[in-house]
Amino acid sequence: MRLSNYFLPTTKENPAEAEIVSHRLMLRAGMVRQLSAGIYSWLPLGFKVLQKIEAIVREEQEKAGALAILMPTIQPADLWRESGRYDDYGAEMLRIKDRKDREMLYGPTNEEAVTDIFRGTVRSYKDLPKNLYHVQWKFRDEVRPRFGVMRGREFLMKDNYSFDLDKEGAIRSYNAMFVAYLRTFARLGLKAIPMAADTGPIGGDLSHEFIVLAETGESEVYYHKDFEALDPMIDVDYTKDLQPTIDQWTANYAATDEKHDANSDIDSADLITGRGIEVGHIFYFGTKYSDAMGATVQGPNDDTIAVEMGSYGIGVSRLVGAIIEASHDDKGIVWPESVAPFKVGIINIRADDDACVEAADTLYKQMEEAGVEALYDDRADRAGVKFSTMELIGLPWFITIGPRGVKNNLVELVNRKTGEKVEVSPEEALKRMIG
RNA sequence: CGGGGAGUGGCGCAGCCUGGUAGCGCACCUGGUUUGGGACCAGGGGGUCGAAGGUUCGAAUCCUUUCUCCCCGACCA
Repeated sequence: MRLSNYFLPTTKENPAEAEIVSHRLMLRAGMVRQLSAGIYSWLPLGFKVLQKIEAIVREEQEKAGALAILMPTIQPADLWRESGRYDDYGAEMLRIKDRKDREMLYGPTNEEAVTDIFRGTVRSYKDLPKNLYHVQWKFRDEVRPRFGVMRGREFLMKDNYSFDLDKEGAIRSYNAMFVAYLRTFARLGLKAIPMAADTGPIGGDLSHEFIVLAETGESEVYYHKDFEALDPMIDVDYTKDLQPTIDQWTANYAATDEKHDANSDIDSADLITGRGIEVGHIFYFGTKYSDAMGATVQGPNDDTIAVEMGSYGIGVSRLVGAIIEASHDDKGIVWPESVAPFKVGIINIRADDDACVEAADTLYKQMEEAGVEALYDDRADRAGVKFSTMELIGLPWFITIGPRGVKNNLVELVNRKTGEKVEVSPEEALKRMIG
């Protein structure tokens, strides 16, 4: 993409309303624009990152056996009356009426909707287990939206729902999602620690939240140092029993500040105190909804069995902020390669120099042909402006092309994260970006 | 929901106390000079000062009402 054709409204100054670093950087890098409290438009750069995160989340869901569907954002109130949550959910649920005065709502989550799909379609225990996921916009009318997309009112969430015949099956489904989440966050370049959690309004008796470690995180967390040694990028076979892996990941102490037990028997030498952001939450809640809503299957002995359910959520839009919180420096964002909006930036330092323009144009064209996502700063601005822009938007690599190097067929390849610079030929730079 | 703060060109702010019809920096447009870390000079465009009502000869400024946004706390992907 040529920057002259792109839409990248960056700013030099910090917007007054943005307090935390990810919010500031997202606004400054032209990723999002606020429309109302907790409601954001996604501009090209931000949307690209959002889609990359979503793609990784989807890939890991599919690997774990979840099937993609898409449920509506608007749901009828009556459905929520069946589960009893229409009254329980409170003011956080956005309630609306249609033209016929029917009570509707903008979905804050989808247990009811998915249970309705299930009960209307699945009759036999032979069709179990099933695990359905979607990535959909949610609305929760938070009392106090803040931190940009980290706590928006409208937000993009991957949520899925498992249906099993019995508790053993449900726990297998739960474990699969547990591992899928570890892998997902690892692929996003994050260190996420699963912590035993309250089940809250969703209900149930087995639940973990996944907390991403970030110095600027919202809540204080306490965890055993052995978590640092565990590799979340588990080479998993979902047909096998995952319980040993789960046991390994839940053996050590980990708690958020509200659940932290200062008197726990963990050796203080092993306890690490850090800060974190909740990016995922998984629940097993048994037959709470299947009982209330009549989601049953016929069992092998002609009996009617309420299905065992679990639900699993990842805050996709929140992850954009969380990744920035976990990965930035004083110059701007430092994207992990897996979610970077472009892999490499190409800076032509002298847009008025024919040799530089030709070298930059050629390299850019070769990148495009090789399928390397490159953002080519072909603007007429001075070098400093271009460096600052690249550093702000945080592409993993950038290549500078200027008159000094062009004479000797050299370009400068810079690693955003380490700051390491090497002078190489354009061919070598291209090769490294492909590799 | 309790407590605090703020609304003035796209962004950051001053002006308000002490009413006289809006200013600065950045950004933007035109021309020129520049060009390896956010250039310089000259010229220019853009704001009914959140909204409504009131006081006054006159309101960004004073009064009333209202809306919105932000921050801290209790709750949530």
